[in-house]
Amino acid sequence: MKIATWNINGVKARLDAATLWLEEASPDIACLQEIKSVDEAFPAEAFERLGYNVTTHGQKGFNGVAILSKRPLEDPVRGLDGAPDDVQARYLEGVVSTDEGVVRVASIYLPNGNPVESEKFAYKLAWAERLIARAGELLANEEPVVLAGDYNVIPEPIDAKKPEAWTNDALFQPESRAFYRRLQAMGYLDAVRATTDEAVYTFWDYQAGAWQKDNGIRIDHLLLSPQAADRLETVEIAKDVRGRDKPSDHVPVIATLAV
DNA sequence: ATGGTGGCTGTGCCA
Repeated sequence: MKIATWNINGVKARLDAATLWLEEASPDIACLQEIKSVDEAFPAEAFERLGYNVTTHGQKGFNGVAILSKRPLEDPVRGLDGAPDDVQARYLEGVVSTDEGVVRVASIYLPNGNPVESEKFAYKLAWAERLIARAGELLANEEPVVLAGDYNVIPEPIDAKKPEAWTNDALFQPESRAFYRRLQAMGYLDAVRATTDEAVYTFWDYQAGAWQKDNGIRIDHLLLSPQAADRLETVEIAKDVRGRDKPSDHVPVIATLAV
C-alpha cells in the first residue's frame, strides 16, 4: 500500500497538478494539507473520478486537510482534543481496512509558528503537545499508524540546504526540533531518514529562485508506529513535481507499506 | 536582500 503526504497549497489552484500526479503515482492513500477550502467547496468529484473516497476537514481561506483513499476511510476524527476553542483545521485521522489488516492514517498540518517572538510560536508548541498526546494514545492500539503531514519542522541541519539561514525561524527552533525528537523517542520512525542518509528536501520557497538553487528544506514527514515501521518497504520523494507548471511549494512524500 | 512569490481574499493575511 502506497501512502503519501502532500501540502498542495490550495486545492483549487492545484486541481490539475494534483489529479495529474495522482493518476501517475496512484497512491492508495493521499494525505493533503493546506487545501484552503471549506468542505462544501472541495472539488471531490475530480478525485472520485480517479477512484478515491474523499474526506475533508476544511476551513475558509487557510489551512484545511483532506484524506483521499481508494478504500473507504472509516471512523474519521476531525481535530485534536485539548483546545475546544481552536477553530483551525489542521488534523484529520481515519482507518483504512485492507485484506492484510488495518492502517490508521492522519493528515497533519502543524502551525508554521513564525515569528518566534509572537503568540503564533506558542500556538505551534501547544498544538504540538496536543499531537503528542494523540500520538501516544494511538501507540497503545499497537496498530500500523502513519502520521503524515507538513510538520513545519526542520529536524536536523542536514535537512536544510542553508541551515544557518533558519537559525531564527520557528521551523528550526530547539523547541520545534525537540518536539520532533520526542515523537521518535516515543517509537515513531521518520520514514525518510530511516531509508537515506542523504540531504533531501520536500519544500522549496517560491521566492528568490529557491528551486533553481535547490535551496530546500525537509519539513514534510511520514512518522510510522512500530507496527507500520515493521512493514515499511520503500520511501520516495516526488521531487520532479516541484519543477512542473503551477507547482505547490511542497512535493509529495510516499511510503510503500506491506499492508 | 527589512526584499522576494503565490493563494485566497477582499484591497491585507498567511506562508
